[in-house]
Amino acid sequence: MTSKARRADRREQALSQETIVNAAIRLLDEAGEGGLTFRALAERLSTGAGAIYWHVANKDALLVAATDRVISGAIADSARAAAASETIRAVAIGVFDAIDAHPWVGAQLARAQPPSPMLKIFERIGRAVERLGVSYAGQFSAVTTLVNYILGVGSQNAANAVHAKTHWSQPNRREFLSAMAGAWAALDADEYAFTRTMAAPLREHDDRAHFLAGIELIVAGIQHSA
Amino acid sequence: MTSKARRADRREQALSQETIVNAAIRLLDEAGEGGLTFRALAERLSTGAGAIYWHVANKDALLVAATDRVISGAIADSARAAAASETIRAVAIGVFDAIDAHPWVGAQLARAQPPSPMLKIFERIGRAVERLGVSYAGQFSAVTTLVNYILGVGSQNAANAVHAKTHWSQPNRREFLSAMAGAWAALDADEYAFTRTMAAPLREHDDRAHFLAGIELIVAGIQHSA
DNA sequence: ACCTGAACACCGTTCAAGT
DNA sequence: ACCTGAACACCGTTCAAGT
Repeated sequence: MTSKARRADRREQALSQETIVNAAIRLLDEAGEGGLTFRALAERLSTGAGAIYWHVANKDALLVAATDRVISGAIADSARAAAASETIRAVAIGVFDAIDAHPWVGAQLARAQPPSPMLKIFERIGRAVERLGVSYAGQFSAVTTLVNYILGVGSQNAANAVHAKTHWSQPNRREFLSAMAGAWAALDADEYAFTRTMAAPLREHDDRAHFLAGIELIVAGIQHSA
Repeated sequence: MTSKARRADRREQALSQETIVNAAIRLLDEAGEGGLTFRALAERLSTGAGAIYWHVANKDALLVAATDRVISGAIADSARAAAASETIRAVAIGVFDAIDAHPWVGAQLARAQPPSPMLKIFERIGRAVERLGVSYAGQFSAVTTLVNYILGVGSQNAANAVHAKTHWSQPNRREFLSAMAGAWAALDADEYAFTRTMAAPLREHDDRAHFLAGIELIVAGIQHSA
C-alpha cells in the first residue's frame, strides 16, 4: 500500500481543487462567510491547513472558485432555451435561486473581476441580448441594466437572509420577511413614517415573483427600443 | 491640570463616538476595508485598542456608524428639492457620488439592517414616491425598484474601483475603466466572444451619466403607471 | 509531487488594573 | 466615568521537514 493510498484512506476523497472547493461550499452553506476557515476546512478534509495551499493560491481565490462553481451550475442549462428572452429569464432566475440557496454568493458576486463569475453572467446575458436584435450601440446599456438588476436584487436578498439568520434565526423566506416587517412596524414614527406604512406590503411580498416581474419589464423595455 | 486634560493633550481631540467614527472613515478611505484595525485606529487616536470599546460596541457597529455618517451627509440636502422627482434625483446622485468617494461604503450598504443607512435611503425615496402621487398599492414596488437600482449600480462601481486600485493601481475613474476595457479585450475569444465586443463601449462609457439616465427611465416609468 | 503541522505575524475582543 | 495595555483565542499564510 503506497503512502498516497494510506492518506486517501483517512479521507473519503483524494485532495484536489474540486474536493476542496466542494468542502468550502458546504462549510459556507452551513456556517456562513465566517465559517470558512483554513483550519476548519483542513479538519473536514482530514489534512493540515498548509496542504490546501498546494491546490489553492489563497482564501480569496478559494472564495472566487466556490462562487464560480455555484454560478456556473446555476446558469448551465439556460443555454438550452430556444428564445433569447427565455435565456434571459433562465439566467436571472437561476442566479436568484442560487443566491437564495447560498446567501454568501450574493456578497461575492459584487466583488471579483475578470474572468470572474460575474463576467459569465454578463457574457450569457449579452449573447441573449444580441439575439434579441438589439443594435450594437444599445447592447452595452441593455446588458448592464439587466446584470445590475439581477445582482442588485440578489445581493439585497442575500443580505436580508444573512441578517435574518444571524439576528432572528429565521430559516425560511416567508418567516424572515415577516420578522423584518415586524421590525419595520416598530420603527420611530416620525423618522421612518413612510417605511412603517410599508410593513404590511413587505409581509405579503413575494420577492421571487417581484424579481421576475422586474425582469419582464426590463426585457420589454429593451425589445421596445430595439 | 486634571488627568483628563493631560490625556486630551496627547491627542488632538477628546475621545468620543464622533472622533472615533471620523478616524475610522479616514482610515477606510486611505487603506480600504482591510485598513480599519482597532490597533491602527488606537494608534491614530493616541490611545489603547481597548479604549475604543468603551464608546463603540464592536467593529461591525463601527462600520455601520461610519457608513451611516457618510450616507446621512450624502442625502442631507436632498430634502431641499422642491419637486418629488428632484428629490429622487438628488438622493440617487448623492449616494452614487458618496460611494465613488468612499468605495468601502458600497459593500457596507448591501449588508446591514434596521435602522440602518439603507433604510434611510429607503425612507427618503419613499416619501418622494408618495409625493409623486403613486397609489399605496404601487409604492412598495416603485421604491424597491429605485433603491435596488441605486444600491446595485453603486456597489458594482465600488467593486470596480476597489479592484482597479488593488490590481492596477488606477486612481481615477476614466483610467480604471480603460484598464478594465483592456482586460476585457484580452479575454478568451470563444468563451467571452460577446464581452470582448463590449470593450470599446466600456472604454467610452460615462457611468455617472448612464446611472442618471437609468434613474430618469425608472422615474418616468413610475410616473407613467401612477 | 504532495502533504504535515508547527511557527509567524497578525486580528477582534476582554478585562484587571489604573486614574 | 473613562482609559490602559497585556492577554486570550483566534486568523491567513509560510515553510522546513517529511513521504
